[in-house]
Amino acid sequence: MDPYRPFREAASAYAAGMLKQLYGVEEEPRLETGGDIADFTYPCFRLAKTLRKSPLEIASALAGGAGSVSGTIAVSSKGGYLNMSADPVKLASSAVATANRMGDSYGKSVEGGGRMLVEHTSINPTGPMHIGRTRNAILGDTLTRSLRQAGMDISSEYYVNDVGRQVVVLYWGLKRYMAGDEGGKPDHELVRHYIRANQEIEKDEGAASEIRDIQQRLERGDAALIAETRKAAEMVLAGIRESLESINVFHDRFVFESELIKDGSVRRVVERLKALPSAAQEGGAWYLPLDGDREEDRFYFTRSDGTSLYTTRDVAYHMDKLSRAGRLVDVLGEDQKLGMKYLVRTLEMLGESHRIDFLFHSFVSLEEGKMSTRQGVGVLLDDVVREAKERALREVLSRRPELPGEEAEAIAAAVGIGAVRYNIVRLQAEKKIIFRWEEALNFEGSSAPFVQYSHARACSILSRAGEWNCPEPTYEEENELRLARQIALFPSVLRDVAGSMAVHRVATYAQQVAAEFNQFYRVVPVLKAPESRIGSRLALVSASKIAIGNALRCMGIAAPESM
RNA sequence: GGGCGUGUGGCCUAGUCAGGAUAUGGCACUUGCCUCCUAAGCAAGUGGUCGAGGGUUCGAAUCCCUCCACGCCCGCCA
Repeated sequence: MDPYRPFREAASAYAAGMLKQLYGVEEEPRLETGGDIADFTYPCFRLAKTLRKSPLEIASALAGGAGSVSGTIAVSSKGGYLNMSADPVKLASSAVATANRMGDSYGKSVEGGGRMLVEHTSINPTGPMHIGRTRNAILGDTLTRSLRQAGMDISSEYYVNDVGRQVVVLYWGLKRYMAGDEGGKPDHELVRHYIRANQEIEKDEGAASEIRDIQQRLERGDAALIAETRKAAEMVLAGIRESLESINVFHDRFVFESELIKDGSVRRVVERLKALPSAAQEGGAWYLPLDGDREEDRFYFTRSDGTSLYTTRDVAYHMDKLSRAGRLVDVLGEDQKLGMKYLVRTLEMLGESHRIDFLFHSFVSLEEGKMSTRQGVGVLLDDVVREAKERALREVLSRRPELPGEEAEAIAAAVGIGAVRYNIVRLQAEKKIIFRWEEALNFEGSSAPFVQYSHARACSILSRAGEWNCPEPTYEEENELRLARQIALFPSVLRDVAGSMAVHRVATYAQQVAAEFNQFYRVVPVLKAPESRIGSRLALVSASKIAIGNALRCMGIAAPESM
């Protein structure tokens, strides 16, 4: 249910009708959003050229005289624009009623569309997550939550690499250096052996060849060995999952790469690729020429020893995913772009119909440079979370020293984790991020606590109000109308995210509703309003709480009732 | 060398896909506002050649070209 929809349709119908009636122009007018000036606007400049009339004249004629009202939309013209706005009073009533009726599900406005599958995080389980990898998880989890809120049938997956070279190195390192159960969080503990193994392999050719040998045995389907490397991967993965859950990132399913080898699907894909007319060999290694015959555009899908490569196995995984969902989204670092181009091209050559969207993101770096699990360089997610919670707790205690410890800690967790997630998700995925503690732990201005605070304020009013009921809310004040209009925008924001994968827009939106609510809160009394206005205003506060709370939940950020 | 991406006040950033009406917020800085539903807030102010230069257009942060800076990729690694 999108409160804007009937108004958008009315505006479109009005513009189309007037265009036809006055100028005989038959077109579906593409309406733009007019910012603060109008909800929908039709610029008349293009038409001015073909009609050889002034745009001002046309706009004014289309408006049929300034200030005319056509049913549910207000029509006017200015400077060559035909401006149409949803009657703000009607829109406000409708938006507030819709939000209150739908509650947690407010935001839903799409039906059907089939099953959808988002793959995200999927980091190699060789060590603890650093804040760079976390960006992927936050984007993917926010996307999943947002599309689900929009009404789509979506589930999320983590593709666990448990047979690739890096995990083999981990396995090799654990076997060699691990002394029984060492306690501690497994990802933090075991990564030491992984780092040490990498150093050893670099200087010892014998070790390097052991690694290659293990990889070959895995590929041949050595069940016992697969079970062992998988176990190594799972140990580290347990720690990673703990970290993910600490920031509210969840996956519906974990798919292990080794399963695709065991069930033969990798082998079948290799056979199908070899059978393609353009498949060729170079020194025993198979490849597909993807862009003419240039050597740099060859997609090698086997090594000369016959073993498959990462992208080959990823083709098998994508075919598996496509058998389970009509639409896929992959959330990946920008370094994967070329590989994914090969993957998509390969699926096409195999005649696999697909619908895959990619959400690529740039990296998070430190002021001193790149992060690397292998070299043990980077800011770890667990450290960021701990620091965020600690700092948030100090803030909570300084503001509300009387609060019981448990409650203070719960608020601090919501604020701290929210701040971390928000500061990553608020940025366009294409922008590189330089991690700075003071930004990641920002609690004011454009931040999670800002949004959470407005939610808590709304909750505070509602809890003081007690029982109330307002079947037909009405609004007239500027602040009320602006706030209600912002609430009405939520479903279209989610549809936009579903179409563009631009998850940062959820954050931008949350910031905007919260800002609007804070202004309303200062200027417009609710509980001390005139008797006749209290019901409508409580309904507006309640609708605000719903819109803000749902937006926060889309970002995996808790919406505390009190702060 | 080739490809992909990014460049918006001192700093971070929205807007770029679908060109349009005074370029969005925040941080920092200056100044007001807590006998009033939580000041993690609100109001006001200082600060901009939208990387540079061409072009298209009635109109360009937005589209096209050239250049510059930065990130990423160009493995029989993942």
